[in-house]
Amino acid sequence: MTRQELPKAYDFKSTEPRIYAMWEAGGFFKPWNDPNKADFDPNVEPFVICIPPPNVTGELHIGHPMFISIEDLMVRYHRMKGYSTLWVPGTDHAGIATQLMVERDLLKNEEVTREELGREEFVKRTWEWKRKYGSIITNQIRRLGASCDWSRERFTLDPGLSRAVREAFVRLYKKGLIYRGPRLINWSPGLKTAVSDLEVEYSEEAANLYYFKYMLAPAGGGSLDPNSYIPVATIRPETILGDTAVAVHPDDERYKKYIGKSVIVPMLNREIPVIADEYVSMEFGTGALKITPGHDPNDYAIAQRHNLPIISMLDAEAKVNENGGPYKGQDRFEARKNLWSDMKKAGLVIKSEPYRTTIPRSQRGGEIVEPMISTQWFVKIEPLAKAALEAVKDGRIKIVPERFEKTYFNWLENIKDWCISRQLWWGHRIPVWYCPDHHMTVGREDPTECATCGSKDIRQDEDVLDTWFSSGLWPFSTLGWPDETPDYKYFYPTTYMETGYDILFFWVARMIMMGLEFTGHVPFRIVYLHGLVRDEIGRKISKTTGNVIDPLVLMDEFGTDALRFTMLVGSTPGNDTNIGSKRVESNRNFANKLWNAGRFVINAISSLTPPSAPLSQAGRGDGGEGSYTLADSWIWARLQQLVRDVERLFQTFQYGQAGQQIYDFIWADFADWYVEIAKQELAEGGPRAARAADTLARVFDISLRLLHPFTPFVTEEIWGHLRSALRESSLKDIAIDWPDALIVAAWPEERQLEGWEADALQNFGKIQDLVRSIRNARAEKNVKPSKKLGAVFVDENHAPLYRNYLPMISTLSSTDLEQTFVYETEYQPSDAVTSLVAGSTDIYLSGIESSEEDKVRLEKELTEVRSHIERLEKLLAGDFANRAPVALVQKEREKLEGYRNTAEKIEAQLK
RNA sequence: GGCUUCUUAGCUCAGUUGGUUAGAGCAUUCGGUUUACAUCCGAAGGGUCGUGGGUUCGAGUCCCUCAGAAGCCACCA
Repeated sequence: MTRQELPKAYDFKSTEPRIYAMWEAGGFFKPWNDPNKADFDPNVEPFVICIPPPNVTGELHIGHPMFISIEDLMVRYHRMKGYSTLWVPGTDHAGIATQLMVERDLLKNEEVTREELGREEFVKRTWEWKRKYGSIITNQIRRLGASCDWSRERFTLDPGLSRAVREAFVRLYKKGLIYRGPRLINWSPGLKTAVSDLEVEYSEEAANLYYFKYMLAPAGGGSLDPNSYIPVATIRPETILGDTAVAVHPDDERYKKYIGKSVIVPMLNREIPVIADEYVSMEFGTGALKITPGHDPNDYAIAQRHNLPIISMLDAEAKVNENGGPYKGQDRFEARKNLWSDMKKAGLVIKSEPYRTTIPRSQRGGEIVEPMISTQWFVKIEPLAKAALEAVKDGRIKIVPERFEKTYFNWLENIKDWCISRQLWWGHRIPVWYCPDHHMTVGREDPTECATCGSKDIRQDEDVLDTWFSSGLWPFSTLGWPDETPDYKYFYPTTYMETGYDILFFWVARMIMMGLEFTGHVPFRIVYLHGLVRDEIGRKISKTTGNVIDPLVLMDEFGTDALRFTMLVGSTPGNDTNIGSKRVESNRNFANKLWNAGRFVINAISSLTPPSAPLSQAGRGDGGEGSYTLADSWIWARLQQLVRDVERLFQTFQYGQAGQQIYDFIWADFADWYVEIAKQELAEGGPRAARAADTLARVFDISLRLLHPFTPFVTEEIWGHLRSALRESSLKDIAIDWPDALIVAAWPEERQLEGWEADALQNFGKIQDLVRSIRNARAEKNVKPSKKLGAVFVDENHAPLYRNYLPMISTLSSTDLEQTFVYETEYQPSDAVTSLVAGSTDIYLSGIESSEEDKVRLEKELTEVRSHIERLEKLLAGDFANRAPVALVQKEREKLEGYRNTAEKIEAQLK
């Protein structure tokens, strides 16, 4: 393609799909060292990430671009560094979420419930749904540019992964770490399933605290004494139906006399004991606590201590069951209302008052979760947690940012057993079979008879496993475990785990526990946690707030690269990020800037005539024909500096900073300074043009490599054009060993700056000061751009100093300073009226009038300079001179000297 | 109740072994259609780095106090 064909604006819409298809077809997403192939080298170090699997029925939301951008950056960086890189993609069956979605869909389209459909048919339909919609999310992830190896895509319900789940369950069971039994669990009445502690969210809400009387049961069958009662307060009056005791503090003088006696449950007229337990707070409420062991965790604990009976008074839908007497069949809230009004009629009510309390709600449906006694499967978690704790404590796993290690420890140290059974149909069915005699058969293969009694009449457990049980195996189940596959042997343990801090407990901790338990290895070395994406003003993104940001819309409007760059830059690990379209837009502009810089470079290369003399390597310029200018040396040195900085920042996971620095380099240094200077050189033609084009090409190439992990599409596209242009030009040697695509091009190597590079940085800095001063003066003086100014450099005695700047200027180039920024350099004392002081630079401009404003400005400047002098004098007189590093002290001394000179000059001018 | 994070320019945020005059994007003002880019270029204004202390030659950065915001975990009915 020639340069004329490159459009003025970067067309991401047509470019992105084409580039992605090229990468995929080229096999660049696959590890180059494949353990399944003959030429495999086991000594090559792999770099492996497993994707946090999105829900198979999900669609792209703003959280996806965040983790895809970071992970793709990590993967692309390591791929370019030469690692055999594997990013395993896949999706999660997401039990509850998917089942709900399919149920809703069935109800809407066919007006049929899952119960009406039956389990087998429902699961069949869900698979159909998965086949139909499961590729939406993976295609959207492709659109984000994710360089995953799609040939290794996995789904948590795949046969292989299901086998892993079965293996894991059986091992834990045989080890005695899985048990089944009735326990108080969190029950979601709408979903009609148990959920784990983690799936319950607590929110502070307005409620009522109801005060009522527990009448004392008359001894020996006498009649009730209306003055003998224990006042009790509760938020959930309906639980009265399940009360089995009233507890008071043993030292409570008010109620001591009742301990051991009985009280009467309102409306049910059951007698229950009054017990003493130190758990009860004398200060709170009435100081007496009703005990509902069947529906409250604390009451349950007290009941266990006192051997109290446990009554369940709610059914699976949270309606009152047969234990609720007259309230049977009523919904829990209905029963609450009715019970209260009945008690009012019976004269048992004291009062009710508004009260704020924390309400447990289901993470999924949002409904109020009910603690209930239910027979469920649990993982005895302590031994696993202990190992997982150790792995982070001894550094086998490092969490970034480090502060989350504390959170992790805290959670694992206080962990409770994990309820893993769910009363759902979509998921891994629990691999346990029961015979009529209730013997359990647990096996890797589906059994045909009871292992204990041989009965052929066996039935599999109805429940499925918590989704997170299978996700916990993800880093190794995706690689073939429990089989010792080549992939598993080579790629496991994986390298990084990158995900949001919100699933540290749900997922990361469980992967660590299960990884250690089943494979004997940590599943990954580094856990990198990113923050949550919020809206422009920091609010949580939710449908109810109406602030949903659709990444697809942003990508349509500004391109994938712009969105990715926005995600990566300006965010720090573990901290939430606010995203608005403004930032994405400005990054779209950056992509376009890059594109146009590319067009300029390609143009420069293509219009080059062969040079008369060969070029030397980039290096210090001596001003001669075939060598490099100060500007060439400077941009090259700046680039080396950038490579070093980026490397350091990548090593310390500061991707945002790295991106920012690359951005600044490309826009401010390369485009705004170097390209402008190069224009002059290119216009000269001959060796100068060749030299400039050579620098443009080399610097731009390395810039693209550095930027590629951030904005893969646009960099790949331009780089391809650059390579073609170079290969057709007299500079073809530059691109001689470039590979077929930027995605597999070598990462720039960092090195120490050489002496000439440090000099170039310093000298060019002086030029920049100079030029900025001139621009500044022009702007302040409102000098028309067409008007040429004379510039003269003088010392304090107005002796021309131009000569002193000559070497610098001539190595910058013979043309750029004079032609681009200043037009004449003759000394014309009569015109030389404005002094510009910029650091150590003193120049006079001719052709503009001096004014009162100049005087004011100079005075202001003098005040500033004097304050610096004062500060530095004080500093150098103090302990600083003795204690601070010598180089630093020296630097400050030079600075002071500079300020003193400047002050003198300004003073002279003001006279 | 325990733990954590945040508070820097009008807005959104960077600022990682403590070391020049604290930066960016957006917004604002002024000036520019110089043939890579108006999705651009040049310039300017704008900050007691939440408060008060401490450590240090030196603090936006480290320690403590307080105030405000957010989050996680555990929760007294």
